[in-house]
Amino acid sequence: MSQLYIYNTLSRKKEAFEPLVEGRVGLYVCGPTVYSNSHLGHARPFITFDLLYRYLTFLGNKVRYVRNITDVGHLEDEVEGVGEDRIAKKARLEQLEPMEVVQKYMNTFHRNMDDLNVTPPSIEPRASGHIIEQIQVIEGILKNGYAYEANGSVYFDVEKYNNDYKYGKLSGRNLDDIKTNTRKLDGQDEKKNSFDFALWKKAAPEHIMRWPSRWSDGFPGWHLECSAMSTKYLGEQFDIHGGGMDLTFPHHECEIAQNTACRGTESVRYWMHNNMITINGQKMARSLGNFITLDELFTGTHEILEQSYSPMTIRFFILQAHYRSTIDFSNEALQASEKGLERLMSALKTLGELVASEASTVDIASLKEKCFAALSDDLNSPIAIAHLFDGVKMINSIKAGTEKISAADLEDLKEFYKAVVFDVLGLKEEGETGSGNNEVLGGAVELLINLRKDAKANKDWGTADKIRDELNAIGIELKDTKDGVEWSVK
RNA sequence: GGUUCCUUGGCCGAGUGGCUAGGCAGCGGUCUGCAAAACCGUGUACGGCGGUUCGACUCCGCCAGGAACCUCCA
Repeated sequence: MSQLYIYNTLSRKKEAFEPLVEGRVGLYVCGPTVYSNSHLGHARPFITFDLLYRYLTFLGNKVRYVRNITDVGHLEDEVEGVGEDRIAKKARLEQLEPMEVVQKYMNTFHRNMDDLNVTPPSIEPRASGHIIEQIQVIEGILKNGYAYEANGSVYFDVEKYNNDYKYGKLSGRNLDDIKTNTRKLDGQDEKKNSFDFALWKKAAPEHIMRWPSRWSDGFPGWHLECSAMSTKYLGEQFDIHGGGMDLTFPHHECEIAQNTACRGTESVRYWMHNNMITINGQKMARSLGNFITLDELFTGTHEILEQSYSPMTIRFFILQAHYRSTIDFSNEALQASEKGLERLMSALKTLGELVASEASTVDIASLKEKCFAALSDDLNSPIAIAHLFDGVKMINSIKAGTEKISAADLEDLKEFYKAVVFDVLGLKEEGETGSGNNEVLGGAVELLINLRKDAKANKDWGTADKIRDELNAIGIELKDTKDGVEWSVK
């Protein structure tokens, strides 16, 4: 199998991927902040890194995949003193316990991920369950002199850190630029510099989520959880850290700074970032209010949706673009994906029915090689899918008799499609098919097909068409092929 | 304002210094009672202006338009 190359944000280049320990990969991905329903934009990183997880596994690696749940410490507004914990704010609005809010949206998130056939991570740690670990990181940073306490809060001393290490290496900034471009905000008197970030925040009296510490009753800064939890579960150095591009700065930059300030070494070897999903050319974001939730997509209940889109259509839509490119949402694009996916899936069914010949006129080895080469080239799923469609044409041609395939090649092709479509791309069958498990429905449809057959034999086209059209109206599609009638539930 | 990036045919979306991306839609044909599906064939392209080069959609510069980050964000 070809060598895997991945684009490393740190070097801004594609690099050959070599895990720290051969055959084992440590992968950390920033998970959701569970304070409202997940939208289409959120689906992208989890599908992207699910593809990575699946492909690494397929290549024979044992992958420990850690994806956190942010359930504390994530400020609504960075304006200090005014900032309010997102979870706590939502809790007040909905009159729920903070952990009730967390549970509610975490459940929805898990259901959505399950619908999208996203593999659950090996470990899904929650920030609120790792306060002690986070405090330990703060102690380490304080001990090394890269943080200071002010008024019960602890801040990271970016300037001091930058003198010894380089702050901004991931996002390609330098501190001088940040200095001249950072807005001056009120209520930051505690900080030495406006670009310093909180490691521990003293909680205001009305703040519900709070933990004791030697500095104050308070809560940890947002950037800290990923540092603490990735170290705990993957070690002081690990292979891949992923997340959305919008997290590059400041979140991931701060994570690097925290780890380096605490231990003197960096922890992540490959940083990977997926691009955004846009709508009308603009990033889909909760704060911009231009989002469509996954549940709305699945049910078609958002006003700009012309129809509902199944989870696999969404997954396929996302996989049809490279993860580092933006994808623009539109009904037209989603409909194209839906049809394309249908074509791919029906070819898979056809593949199962192919009959082998003496020798092949098709080149399976080359198809496989090109497809895996694409996946190994920084997860180029759109190219891999393009090759899969070349294979669809091949499969249909074999069925039509214009191409032939040997028994050995046929087995090879079946195995290949199963591996790539189901195991690596993570697509799955949706809906019933004629050969499905609903025997009652199947029997009824067979009965109607036979009635229609009789009508056709009598050249009673009116009855024949009526059966076909009315079945179609209730969602059952008939196709007359030369081998007989095929039917499927749409 | 700073940093980074993008601009591909009707739509989505890859990629490359010279060789068909792919999907959806369209068109012509085969098949069919009709339709659908399938098969065969087929058109349309690289924002603008310069430069480098034997040759640029691909490299460089300028311009125009757009985006992301710089504050929470997947």
